[in-house]
Amino acid sequence: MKFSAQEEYGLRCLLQIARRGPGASMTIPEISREEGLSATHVAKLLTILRKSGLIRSTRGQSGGYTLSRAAEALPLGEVLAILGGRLYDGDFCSRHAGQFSVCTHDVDCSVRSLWNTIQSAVDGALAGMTLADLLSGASFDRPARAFVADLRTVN
Amino acid sequence: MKFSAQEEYGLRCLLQIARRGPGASMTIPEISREEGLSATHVAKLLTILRKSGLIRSTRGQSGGYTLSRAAEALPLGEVLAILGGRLYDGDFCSRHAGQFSVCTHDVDCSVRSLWNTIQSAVDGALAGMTLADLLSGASFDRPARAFVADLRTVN
DNA sequence: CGGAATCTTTCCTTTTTTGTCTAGTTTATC
DNA sequence: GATAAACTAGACAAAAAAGGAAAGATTCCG
Repeated sequence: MKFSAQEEYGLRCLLQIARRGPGASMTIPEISREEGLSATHVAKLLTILRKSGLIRSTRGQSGGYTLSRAAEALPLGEVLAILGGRLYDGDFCSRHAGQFSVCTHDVDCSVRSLWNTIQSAVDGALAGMTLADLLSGASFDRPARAFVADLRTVN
Repeated sequence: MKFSAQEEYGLRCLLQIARRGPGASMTIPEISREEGLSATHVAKLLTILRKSGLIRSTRGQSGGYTLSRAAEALPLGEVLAILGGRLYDGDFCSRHAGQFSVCTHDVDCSVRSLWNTIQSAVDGALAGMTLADLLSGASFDRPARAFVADLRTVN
């Protein structure tokens, strides 16, 4: 269970654009300088973000990239799903069937339900979070934990 | 963010051994048949599990693998860390420094704190779970999701 | 002892993921 | 228009992960 490089660098690029403020734009060379990534690498990442609709591009000499929605309207769960996919998706079992055509554990699969549990935990932690939450500079190591803790006490 | 093949198949193999009951052992060919994986593939996975101390091996004709502790004493968090590593560990930043020697965001890194939040959510979901919980056949898709939903309604 | 069944180790091939390169296309500015 | 600065697209190369093969080591059992 790892974060992919694409998630790490893609999110950083998106964040650079967002930091410019609402409506502002940023070019590939600028992002490249800020993040210490090659321009071609940044270009590839931005292409993914653009094709998925998170950012918009303008061509030409005064071109660049801008967020297609306000940072407050970009859910982090969506951003991460685009950059790195879901932990556990519908195809997962068919990709892990071994030599059989259908996974041996097709019914009553305890591993699958574990993956679901973990996926739900991640979804829960991400629920309501947007790109704007990463801009404030506030670290939220604590909140997420506290959130879970609070719920506990209520029950 | 994906589960690795090693996590999926390694956990399944471990589970096969555990299903035999306390102290019982299982051979590579047996696991291979049950899971539909090649014997060499199973052998490689079991070697990882053995070197990490989760299982013990006996060589020779009546050999095989047994759990080195009772299933109740094998925390799933530990098992997954061995098979797939941690989502966010101490080396993470140094592996993603781009062309710089130190990550540009070394101080005040909002991305890093997001990764920490997600890691904590996973740790929280896994807390207290052991291999035995996967044996009972009880699915726990529901608890985690319902848990989050309940908390929401309270707030 | 000798053979069969088992685990162990090392190396190799294939596939996926990462990242680079190069040749375009578009647009502002002079 | 010509040039420069920008984005775009697709093929390519390098690295990591996944999986396979083969030869060796250990133990049981007749």
